[in-house]
Amino acid sequence: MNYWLLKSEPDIFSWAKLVEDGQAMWDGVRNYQARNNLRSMKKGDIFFFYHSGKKSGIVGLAEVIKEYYPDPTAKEGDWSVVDVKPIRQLKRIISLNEIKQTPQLQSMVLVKNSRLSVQPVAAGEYSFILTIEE
DNA sequence: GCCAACGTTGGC
DNA sequence: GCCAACGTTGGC
Repeated sequence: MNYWLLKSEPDIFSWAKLVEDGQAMWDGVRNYQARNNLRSMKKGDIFFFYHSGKKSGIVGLAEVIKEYYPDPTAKEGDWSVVDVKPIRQLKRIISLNEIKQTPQLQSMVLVKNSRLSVQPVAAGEYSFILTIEE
C-alpha cells in the first residue's frame, strides 16, 4: 500500500464533483514525472485530494479503484489515467500554508516541488496529517 | 495579475 | 548535447 497526493484545480475538477459523481477517471496528466507516478499507483492505494489555487490545501481522502490505462482524452503521446473514488472528506482543510509551517512535513514533495501534480506521500507523512486533522 | 520555478522545444 | 526561448503551473 502506497500513499499519494493528487492535485486538481477545483474549477476544473473539484472534490465536490468527485463525491457527486461517486467515481472519476483521473485524466489530463501531461507531465512525465506525474504520469510515471500515476502508473505506480495500485488498486487500493489511498491519496490526498488536493485543491490548488486560491484556497489550496488537502480536502479529502480517495482511493484508486482501477490501475492505469491509456488516457482517452490524449490526442497524441503516451499518457495514462487511473480511476478513483472518494473515501471521505477531511474534517477540515489542511492548507498548504499550514503544511509549510509544520516541521514534520517539510520533506513532503508538495513543499519541495509544488508543481508536480501526482506525487508520492510517505507513510509517516500520511499518518501525521491524519493526526492533525482533528 | 504577476512572476518564480520548472518543463519542453528547437536551433546550432 | 547544450542552452536560449518559450509555455505552463500555481503560489502569492
